[in-house]
Amino acid sequence: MNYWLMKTEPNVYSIDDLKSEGTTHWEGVRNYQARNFMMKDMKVGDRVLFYHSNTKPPGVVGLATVTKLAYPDFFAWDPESKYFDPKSPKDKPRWFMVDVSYESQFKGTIGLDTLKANPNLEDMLVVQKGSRLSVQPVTKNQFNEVVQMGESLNVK
DNA sequence: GCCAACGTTGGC
DNA sequence: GCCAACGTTGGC
Repeated sequence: MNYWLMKTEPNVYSIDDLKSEGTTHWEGVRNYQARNFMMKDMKVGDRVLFYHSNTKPPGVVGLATVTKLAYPDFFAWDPESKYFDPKSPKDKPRWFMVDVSYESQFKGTIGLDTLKANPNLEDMLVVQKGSRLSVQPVTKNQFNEVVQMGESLNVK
């Protein structure tokens, strides 16, 4: 099983949206590195740290699970969609997405500053300077560490 | 809203 | 294939 961190802007799609919806397509990834992680390494059952970016404070807000293997991102075929990309035709799709399902929500946000302050997470991609990948791998240890931090939030 | 960091595009 | 110009991400 693999572990991931997936970024989303909460004003576009938040953990609350996922909570009420249950499962969503993870559409709109338009970065090859992120796409390749989804296509090559993501498996059903993989665990996901759900991360809110471009908000105050940015950070991990809950957990999710991968529930469908990568398949073509059909939003790229819809001229009305903001994810429309004519370079990703139906017969030769360039962009892919997975399905992600709600697992749990923390009582608060584990802020990026809190992640950075934890020496156990110093190698985590998201705390590195200039890390813009919207889909990134995390190690099992990093994942468990963040889950623990989330649980300690719940106790407070 | 700014801007640094990073990715992509396209002319040559 | 280089690299300047441009676009995007995302913390601050």
